[in-house]
Amino acid sequence: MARYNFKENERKWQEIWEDRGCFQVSEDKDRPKYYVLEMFPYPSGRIHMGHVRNYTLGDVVARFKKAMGFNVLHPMGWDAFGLPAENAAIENKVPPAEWTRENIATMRRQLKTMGLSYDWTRELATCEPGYYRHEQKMFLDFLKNDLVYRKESWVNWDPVENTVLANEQVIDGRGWRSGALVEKRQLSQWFLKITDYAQELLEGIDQLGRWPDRVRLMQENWIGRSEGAHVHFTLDGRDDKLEIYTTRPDTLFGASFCAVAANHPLAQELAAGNSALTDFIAECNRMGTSEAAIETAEKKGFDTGLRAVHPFIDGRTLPVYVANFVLMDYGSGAIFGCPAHDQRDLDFARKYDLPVLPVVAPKGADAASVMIEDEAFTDDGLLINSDFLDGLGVAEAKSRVIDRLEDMGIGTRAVNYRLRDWGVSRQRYWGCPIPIIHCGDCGIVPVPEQDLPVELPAEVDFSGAGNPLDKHPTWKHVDCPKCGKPATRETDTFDTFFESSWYFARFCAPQSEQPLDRAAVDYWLPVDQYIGGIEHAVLHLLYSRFFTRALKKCGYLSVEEPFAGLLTQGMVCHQTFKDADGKWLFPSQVALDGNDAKHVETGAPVVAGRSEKMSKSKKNVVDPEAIIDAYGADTARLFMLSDSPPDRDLEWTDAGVDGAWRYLNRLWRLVTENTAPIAAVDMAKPDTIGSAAEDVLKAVHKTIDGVSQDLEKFHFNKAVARIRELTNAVEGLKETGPDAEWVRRQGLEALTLMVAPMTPHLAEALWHELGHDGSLVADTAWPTADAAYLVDDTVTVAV
RNA sequence: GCGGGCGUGGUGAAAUUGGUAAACACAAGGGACUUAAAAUCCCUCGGCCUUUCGGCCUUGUCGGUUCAAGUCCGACCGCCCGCACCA
Repeated sequence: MARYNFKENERKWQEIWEDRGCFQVSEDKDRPKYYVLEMFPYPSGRIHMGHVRNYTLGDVVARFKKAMGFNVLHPMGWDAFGLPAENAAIENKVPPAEWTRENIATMRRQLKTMGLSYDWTRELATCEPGYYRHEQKMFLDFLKNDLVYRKESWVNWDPVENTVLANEQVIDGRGWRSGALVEKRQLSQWFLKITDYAQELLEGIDQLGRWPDRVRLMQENWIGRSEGAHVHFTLDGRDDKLEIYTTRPDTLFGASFCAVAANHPLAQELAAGNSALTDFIAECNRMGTSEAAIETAEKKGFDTGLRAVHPFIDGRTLPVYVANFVLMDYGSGAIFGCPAHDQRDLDFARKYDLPVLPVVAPKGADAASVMIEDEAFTDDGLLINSDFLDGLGVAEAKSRVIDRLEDMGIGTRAVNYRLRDWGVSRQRYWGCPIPIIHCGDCGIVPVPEQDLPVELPAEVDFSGAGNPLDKHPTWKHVDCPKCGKPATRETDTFDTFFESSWYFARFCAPQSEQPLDRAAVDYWLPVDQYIGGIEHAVLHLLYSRFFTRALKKCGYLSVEEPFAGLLTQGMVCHQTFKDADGKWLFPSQVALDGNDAKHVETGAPVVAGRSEKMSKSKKNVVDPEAIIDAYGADTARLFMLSDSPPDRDLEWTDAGVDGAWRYLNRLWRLVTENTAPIAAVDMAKPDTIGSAAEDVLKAVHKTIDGVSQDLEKFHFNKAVARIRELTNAVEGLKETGPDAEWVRRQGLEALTLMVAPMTPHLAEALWHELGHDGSLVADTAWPTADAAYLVDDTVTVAV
């Protein structure tokens, strides 16, 4: 029985696409553009199934849109800076650049076997000076446009590795690699003013109609807008005031203390002559930031002895504490505590025996009977014990009290955001050098544009701790561009999220001498459809949204939102296996027989565990290259699309792969075994069509209609199901005669064109078998459904 | 704690705005072909009752709205995800 030769065909059609430059594009004002982009990979070494899923999804969209007549930009590149390259350098003594470039070569070769419709002429790697020099220029522009500043800030410091760690790299209060307890340290860092755009970024979310609600909500929460008031408390016996931030100014009459953060200037000042307070502040700074540490940490405070004067109650003063639960970088780093209506304040008040006065009563409750025990009352209610606020609801009381504070000149309405400015300095070698020179006389001096790029030195020493750039014998020593005296380069590099914040724009004109080619970005941006993992829901996707606005401010482009549509794909999962000693086993080491799992070689019993995201550590991985080798790219692609919707997790099973492979062969046989009698490409439509054939013809057009809609909505699994149904229908058409043959041909051509976005190599082979010698499916328009065949003769009505 | 999502056969799933639940597959069982196997093809495949015809039940649980509920509303149970001392 004829089998589809995937090896020969996949190679053949990939070469033809490449030779003809099928997927190379340029700006074309006469055609609608469509920019589809998958999140570019970090070149870790080899592609994994997550990549296969991501790029398959993108390729289906790209090929479908191309067939629909769009001018499709579909590029690929490499997010090439990052920590693993440095680890490899330390472990294997390979320079990061070399390691990275080798990985890129391997992964490019692997990706090319997938038959993806990329315009490879646009490929870029962020670790190349040709890319990051533009990033350095952008940073200088950000500096000019007041989007960057340098400040001392508290960072996660790993004392063993001598470097800053990102929050994500701190796991349960310890360095993710060294396991050392992470300390808080103050360090001079570069920051991008993302908070300037907090409101814009928040409002922009509403425009992102083609983003998943989940991601929009996560960004909204991350930005974390809150409305409240700043209140200035007079400090008894001092001239300065204590500014606090509150979202509950309505509860001011229930205030029983004030508290400031350990790093609040007031605390620092008072600690100068007070060793007990100094010790307390140190203790606060040592406190872990992990979830567990925060959950179990007791609310602790240190009475400074200062007393704050209550703004409304004559003669009432409030003790001012330094407290471990007050954060310096939110609001003003100081609060007033109203124990009756805030749980933390209540815990604190119970510990230090402070008054608990209820000022909000549940609606309908008798004011005199309101008692606070262990739980603060935080719901809406009516104000009590609050002078001019008594009887008001919470919302109205807030407004009324702020009006009064403003009249008195001691408070203002205020909006606060949880979002912090983006610290971009990293004490790392394998990143983009920050183009700054530190001069003893001139201070901070930007590297002049004509001196860009500041290139990373190739020869570096990775032995010992700390940043190799800092230890390099010559690299950092330069003359000050301003005064000419000996000075030093900034040895920090950018956070690697910097590169991924603008690569989508660089793809529009990757060879341009300018960072961005204005005509190209104006034509292609925004990205019409972006596809990637949900893990970037906040960081990368928020940074990119900010970056785009910053680039607009600097005159580089005119859009504000980089990604008009977003599809977040689910994870690729696989069952896990362990041997009797509890060691993880690769699926390829396990033989399954029903529910019985055994080791392939030893026959020893194997414990089958739950299905989880494929990960190297649990060994539940299947190598894409092995699958492509054994079944071909089309099989892998079809399987990825068949059973699960793209945003849901996908369970990788051998049986499912077999099923996809069987389908390809079925379609191959259906076409090749039918081509002889229906080979004429220009066969004319017969005048009469028998009823069996007509049913199939209707199915053809209904399928075209349904699949088109499914692909438009990314319901790939449904599209596959429809295509299989039509395959069954065409296969079931046993009639002969010109009408049946004509309909059969309609069916086979439609099937060929409709499977093309999913299994493009097979589609080209089928197209060729059907007699289309001169044309490629890749250049052929999507079939159109004839409305005449979409209506049923009978309609079923349920009563 | 706060916010969000999900729950349908043995499995992945489908069911357009409320309108024949389980399409399309996977797995399983049976059969055909074969010396045998692979491949392929055919049949069965949510549960209960029934020889057949057919009947009754079934979308986590309980209740509600409706001529009609997997879908809408309320409560509960379970699982998953995000954020978290944010004043």
